[in-house]
Amino acid sequence: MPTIKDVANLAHVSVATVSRVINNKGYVNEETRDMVLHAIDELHYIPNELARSLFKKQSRMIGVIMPHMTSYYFAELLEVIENFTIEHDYHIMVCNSKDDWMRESIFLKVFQQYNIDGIIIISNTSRITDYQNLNIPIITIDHKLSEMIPSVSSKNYEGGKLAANKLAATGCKKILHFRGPSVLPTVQARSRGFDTVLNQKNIIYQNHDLDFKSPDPDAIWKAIKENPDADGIFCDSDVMAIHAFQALESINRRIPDDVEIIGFDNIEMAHLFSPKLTTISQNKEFIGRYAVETLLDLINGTQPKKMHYQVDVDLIERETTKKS
Amino acid sequence: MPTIKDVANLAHVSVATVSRVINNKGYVNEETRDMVLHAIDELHYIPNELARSLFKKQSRMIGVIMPHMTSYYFAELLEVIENFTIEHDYHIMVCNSKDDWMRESIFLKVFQQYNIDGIIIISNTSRITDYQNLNIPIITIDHKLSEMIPSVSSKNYEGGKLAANKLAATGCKKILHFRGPSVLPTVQARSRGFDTVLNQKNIIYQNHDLDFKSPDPDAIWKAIKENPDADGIFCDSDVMAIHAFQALESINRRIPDDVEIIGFDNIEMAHLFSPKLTTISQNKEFIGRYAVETLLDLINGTQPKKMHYQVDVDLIERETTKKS
DNA sequence: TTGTAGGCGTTATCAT
DNA sequence: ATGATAACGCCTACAA
Repeated sequence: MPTIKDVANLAHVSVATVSRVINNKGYVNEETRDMVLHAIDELHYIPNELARSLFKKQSRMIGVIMPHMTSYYFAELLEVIENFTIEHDYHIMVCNSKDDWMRESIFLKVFQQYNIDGIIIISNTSRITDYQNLNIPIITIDHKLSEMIPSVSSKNYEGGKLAANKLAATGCKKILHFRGPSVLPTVQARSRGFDTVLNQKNIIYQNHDLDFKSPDPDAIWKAIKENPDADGIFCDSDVMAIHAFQALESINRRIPDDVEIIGFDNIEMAHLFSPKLTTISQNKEFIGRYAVETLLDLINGTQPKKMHYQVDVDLIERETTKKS
Repeated sequence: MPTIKDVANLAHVSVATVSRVINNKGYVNEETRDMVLHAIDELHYIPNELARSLFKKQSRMIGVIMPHMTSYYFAELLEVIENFTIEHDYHIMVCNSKDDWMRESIFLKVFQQYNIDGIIIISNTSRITDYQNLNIPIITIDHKLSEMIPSVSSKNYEGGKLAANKLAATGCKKILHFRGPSVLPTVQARSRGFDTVLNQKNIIYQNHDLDFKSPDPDAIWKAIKENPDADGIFCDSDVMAIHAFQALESINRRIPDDVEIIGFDNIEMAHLFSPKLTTISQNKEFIGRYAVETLLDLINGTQPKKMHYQVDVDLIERETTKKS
């Protein structure tokens, strides 16, 4: 690997001059610039980012912590994040926390070691401990770490309301809500929205807590069999909805005539099924972009206008609900 | 951020001594070690990895290039890769090539800039150009870049044979093969295995090329409708299989009685459908681990025993094929 | 307009 | 057993 010194030698100038041309900074004669450029070209010189980072105390790297990478929602988020970081000439170091805060805090250390410029945390667990005395900008997706740390997430409360209103409008009398772990703020928000509407309208409902990563199919089957009079189902993820689907089919209940289903996320698979799944869509594209751009602003010293941004969700009506 | 110098000052020793204790290298008195450790603790000192990397010319970072991140197969691969790199105290910089070799070659430059220690490339396009004069160890997944660059992939040829044999054994007379782009080596291998068996047994088959990332549903529907006599379907991905599924259902063909289906990959969703999908399973866990460990060997100077490792595939018989 | 030199935080080679 | 000190590759006052 050629260094800036090699270039300087070949171009018969000092390293300072070379540095000026590669950074387009300070005065430099057109002719000498050409010579330098020529030398750079000839040697296939690429500036060493580590040396640069060491000096500038910033690395053009963004750390990303995710609870896992194999669920579609997270994978798409990651894709969007990578997209926009690259666009701004940043790169991402990706870490899988597995929802384990021990791992998380190790990653935080690693990020410091590498002079990471900013951190995006997608997480469920919300431990505030280590984040406080970390002087690296952070933005979180899908949960609030503290009032002081900016976040972005879907309007989960609205999502819950949207689903409840739809189900109510089509005449459901008894609804099953298969939700995520109720300790999660996102789940709580959805539930609150959902319950509020249903209580208002005096519609009966039941909540069942399930794991997001791999919801237990048996629990879903059991709940469905035990409630043959249920005529509406709301799931906190599309994957849960697919499970509900299978259970319903196995006992010959027609969808949406006997039972309606609404999912959450709008993953790609959602419209591969037949009947196609009605679902609450999360705008992952927007969330990812907002996270990256806000973080970059933070890195450059400008505070976000909104500390906790809430992104609109949409009810995507497909074939598992009746027309209202 | 405290530096090694701060620690040295606080412990009343030289930076050299501090360096010795944090690296467990060279002689250092027990008492002074304690003092240093104490100082480290008090200052919450973490060694700066960039400075280290600069000196050692290695960064403990692995670069990962993937064609995209939202398909389940790739996402799971990434998860496994992250898992094992972390286990060996390495970290990953992830880049999305979008199957674009221009982007790929930019990433290669970036990797050099960061003194990345090794590269894992999951890719379809195989351009050898830039890789040659790159003196960073590389391993590729799912395709051979050149004879000299180690790779790992599934036994795609065997996978094709497995599917063909199963379909033949259950009495299929006319088979549709929905495959990936036939320019891809993986697809070619599967086709060769598949065709070989079928030709031998004089079974009729048709190939249809589709995109992996988002296979055109209409093409699948069209092929299925135009071939009402087809009684077997082999798909190069489970997602394609799901599409075939829907098409078949829409024209009231029973699975597996009228038509059998075999997919490829064994993604998590594959057993969420009913009937559950029979498929050729790729051992992503093994592939990912092998890639990481072989790359680490390469980094440490030991050549792999096998230049191009082929991983076993399995036929997972579920409900979309008849018992044979 | 250009060059000199010190420093970013570590490690490793010398002496001592 | 410990301490100076010269790298690693780059950037930026400051001087010229």
